[in-house]
Amino acid sequence: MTPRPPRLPPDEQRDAIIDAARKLLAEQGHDRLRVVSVANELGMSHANVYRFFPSREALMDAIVESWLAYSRAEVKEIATRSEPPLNRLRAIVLSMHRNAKRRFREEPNVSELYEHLHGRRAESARQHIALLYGLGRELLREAAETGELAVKDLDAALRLVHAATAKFTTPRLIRESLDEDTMTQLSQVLDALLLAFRTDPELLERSHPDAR
Amino acid sequence: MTPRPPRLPPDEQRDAIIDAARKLLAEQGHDRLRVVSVANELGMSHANVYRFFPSREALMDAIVESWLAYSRAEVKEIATRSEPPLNRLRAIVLSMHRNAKRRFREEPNVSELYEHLHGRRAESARQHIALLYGLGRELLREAAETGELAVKDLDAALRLVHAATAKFTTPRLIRESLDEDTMTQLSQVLDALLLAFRTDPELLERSHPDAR
DNA sequence: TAAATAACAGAATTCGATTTATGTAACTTA
DNA sequence: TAAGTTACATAAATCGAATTCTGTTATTTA
Repeated sequence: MTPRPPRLPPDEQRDAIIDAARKLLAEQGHDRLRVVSVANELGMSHANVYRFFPSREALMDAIVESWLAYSRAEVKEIATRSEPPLNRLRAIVLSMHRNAKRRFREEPNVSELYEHLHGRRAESARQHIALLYGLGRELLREAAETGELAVKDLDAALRLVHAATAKFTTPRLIRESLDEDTMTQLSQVLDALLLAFRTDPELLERSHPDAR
Repeated sequence: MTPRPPRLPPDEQRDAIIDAARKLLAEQGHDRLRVVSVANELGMSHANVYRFFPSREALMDAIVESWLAYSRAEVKEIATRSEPPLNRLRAIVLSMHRNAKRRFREEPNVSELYEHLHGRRAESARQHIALLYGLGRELLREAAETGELAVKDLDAALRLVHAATAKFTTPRLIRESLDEDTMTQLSQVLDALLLAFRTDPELLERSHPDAR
């Protein structure tokens, strides 16, 4: 009998499972990741993993979730700086993109998992996007209060930022443009949008005839 | 023996093959499309199909190619209107998007094939995009000549339009937004970009520090 | 002699049998 | 009695054999 390792408190055990899963993920890719393998890695039965995660999908979601924490921290720091709100909004979008790109380079398998979950609208991805939207809404509100904006419909403005930056936030498109200078492109797209927000009060009023 | 149908001239036969393939494609999807089935449909041997198309891929490319002809015609018509060049540019991008969306609704299987070929950078898709780029370049040049533009680097401007409209030109993203009013969104994105092109001479001069 | 086919090799796909994995529930142990 | 395992049913992935398909070449037909 091998001596059993000391029992860990639940949270640490949960984290240990995530770490083991992350390690296997980095080696094998998400479609090769097996709950059984994660359990073996830790010397436990796979049934025990299910005491911490309701499903394999939930475990994968947790990996991505923990992995996005760093980006979230940076974004929140930017949000609280003492700069004009539109500058912070700009900095946040750029930061998200820079981090996404870095992750694609450094941890391609985790990035592919994120891409996969994003496509399936998993909780981690949904939450990640919701955070951005929330911060964006708040910053636009601040900007509107200080009179920086010519446009009135802040939700429409936010949707427009989202639409125009799809190339820089959609996992697959990020992956395809790793070699381009997308930071400059994104920066210029944001400049154009913010300029229009500041100077064209009619921008969001014109809706196109054949809407569909 | 069934009486053999009268022999067609080469071009018409080529078209007949494309039509038959298109019909099967609509029924079964591109991954189920078999060269043998197309030949059977026309009562010929599959080897004969290869007298007109060097490969299955080339046949699929030809389907998409013929299918894009309508959009191209409309775009070219817009390009020759007697309107300011930037208006025509705007109208062209909108027209492309409207047609793409309509096709996704009306012929989902052909659209999926286009999506597939687009991902593989096939000739039909490459050409389609090249056309847009060419027209865009020409229209920006005209606009620059009549002094409508504040920016100087026309290729950079074009790249920016391409980047900011990715959501409206990437097949998968179009498919995912069939229910949204993307015509209005696209229209507004273009307004913002063109406004910036017209009024901010520095827009394309600022490159972002960490380019990558 | 141009148009078409039959015949073929190698690639890709399908199919059914087998194995492996997921998720649950009953059971064991410290 | 909470932490963990064994045992199990169902779902999913894997594998090898058989089939079908692609693309080429030699042959036939009008």
